[in-house]
Amino acid sequence: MSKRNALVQAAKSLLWEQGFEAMSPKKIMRLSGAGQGSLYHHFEGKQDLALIALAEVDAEMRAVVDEIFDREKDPMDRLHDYLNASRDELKGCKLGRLVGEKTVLESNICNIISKYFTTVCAYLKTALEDAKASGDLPPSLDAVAVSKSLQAVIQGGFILARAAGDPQEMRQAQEGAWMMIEGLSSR
Amino acid sequence: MSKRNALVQAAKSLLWEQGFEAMSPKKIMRLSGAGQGSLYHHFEGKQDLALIALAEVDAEMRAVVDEIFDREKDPMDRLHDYLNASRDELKGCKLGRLVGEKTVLESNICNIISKYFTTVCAYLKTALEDAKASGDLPPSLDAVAVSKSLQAVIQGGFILARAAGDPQEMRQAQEGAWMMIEGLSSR
DNA sequence: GTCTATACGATGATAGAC
DNA sequence: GTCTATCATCGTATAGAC
Repeated sequence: MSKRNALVQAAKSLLWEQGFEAMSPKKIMRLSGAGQGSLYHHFEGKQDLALIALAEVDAEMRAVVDEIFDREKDPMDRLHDYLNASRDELKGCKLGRLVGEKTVLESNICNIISKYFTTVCAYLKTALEDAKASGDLPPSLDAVAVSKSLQAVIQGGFILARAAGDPQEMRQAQEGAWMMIEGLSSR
Repeated sequence: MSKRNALVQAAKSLLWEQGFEAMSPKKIMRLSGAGQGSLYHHFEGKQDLALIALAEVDAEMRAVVDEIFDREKDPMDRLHDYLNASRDELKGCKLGRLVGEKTVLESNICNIISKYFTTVCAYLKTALEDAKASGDLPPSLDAVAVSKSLQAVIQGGFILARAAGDPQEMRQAQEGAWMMIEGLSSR
């Protein structure tokens, strides 16, 4: 593996485990096995490296939701699969985790995150609308508002789980959301 | 105002605006108008000050939820008032915001946060159970799971709002959650 | 491309004068 | 109680050798 790639992989790992501000050049070097020379040869600096690492993370996460929200699938299955997808409860969302940091909000990193959120929300909205069209959910349901709620349940579930140090918190939040959706089902 | 109190107020503000790690002694001193001597005379260090500041924050937030979940109120009103409480969407929850930081999770600060979360969840669960008892919500509803979901919607709503830089994101998430609860209503 | 050496400000804290 | 040195360490980056 090239040093450049080793640096990117180390950055991905550290961004997830510790966040952007805590991802120091020193840690990146230790984890990647590369020296400072390599870091600043291949990248303009810490933020440049983070952007490239997060672009990879973004692509990986998009691949997952593309499959979950496959339009061939039953809309209720899409919603169920999103809510029940396996997640690393105590580590948090690889992207959402970062918006707590001031420096992230002020940088381009924030764009990657908000675009990803927008994509997932659109998928949820479509699934909800398809469910309404097929009679699985009541026509009165506001697909936009509910799509935001469902996405918020997942992001918030990570916070509850981390605060309690207990993955179960996320699972209960997921289940509760699914129960509400199912309860609304007009089937 | 005593220097000691000025330090605590400055810490409360910085913890909310910037988080624990970004709250440096230098910033605390500038904002409070106190010197380094005062800081280390009144407190053992940065973490000690943070704990005392957050104990105050905790008390203030508890006063708010104690009122929202007043058992004299109609259970559905309690749920509605919690979901629609006014919030500083872009700044985040004064406590929940902090669990993204590694140092916070490893410190006693985390206890304050998780205890607060537990309290709110218990209030939500009671409101849901009271609503079931009065026939406002179906008996089959899992009060524990749904209570986690509702709390997660709020915590996640902050994340969506911050990522988008738009308070509206939180409001939509709140509305969506309330619509789901209302939709389940057996009234 | 990769490394080591060096720089400079910020962080978090201590010492000691007033 | 409050202040101003002073300190060791870390974070972030540049320079220049190999």
